[in-house]
Amino acid sequence: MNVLPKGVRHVPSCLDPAAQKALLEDIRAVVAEAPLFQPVMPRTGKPLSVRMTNCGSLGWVADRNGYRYQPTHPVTGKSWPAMPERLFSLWDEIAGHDAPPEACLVNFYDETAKMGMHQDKDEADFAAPVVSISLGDDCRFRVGETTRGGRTTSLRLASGDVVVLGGEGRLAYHGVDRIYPATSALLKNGGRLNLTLRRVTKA
DNA sequence: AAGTTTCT
DNA sequence: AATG
Repeated sequence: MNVLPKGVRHVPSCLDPAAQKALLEDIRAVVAEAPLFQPVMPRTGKPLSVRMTNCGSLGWVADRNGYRYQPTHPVTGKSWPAMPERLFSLWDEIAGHDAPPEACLVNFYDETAKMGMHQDKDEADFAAPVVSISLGDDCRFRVGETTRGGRTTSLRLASGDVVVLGGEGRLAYHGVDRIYPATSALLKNGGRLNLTLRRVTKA
């Protein structure tokens, strides 16, 4: 039996199709104002396979200088677009944490994109959970423990699913093994959007 | 290694 | 190092 690590919660079909469409429209507006950019690995400059943008007061970026949160888009230099109201609402319903999210990282996966196993640890406070929302094509999501090399389990995530990494699961290693092309009609040109809500600073 | 490749 |  593949049981999820402690503190890792999968909420299948958390968003119904209407809610997914509404959220997608919000994200389209975000991307129109803050275009997807190509993150690269620190030091090596090797590009990640996902493209990304953010909304909220802070956004996560990756460039030759490292990983960090910053208030502006790395290409346009403008402030990130405001966090859509429905993301604050979703956080209130699901996170079990008083302070509101400060960052929403928007990752776009085309059919070839993957994400290696990693921890979300660039935040100053791990008390708040990480809330992850899937839109579009299915993916295989892998979750491990707080240390590399521990046991991992995988689950298939579909559009509208939400995953929460909180408590003991807050620093669980996780990644995306693969995208299952053409498994959702939500995104007309295919692919998968993942929205990650995080608190960055100490509340 | 938030990568890429490889194989018990 | 996992073994997706």
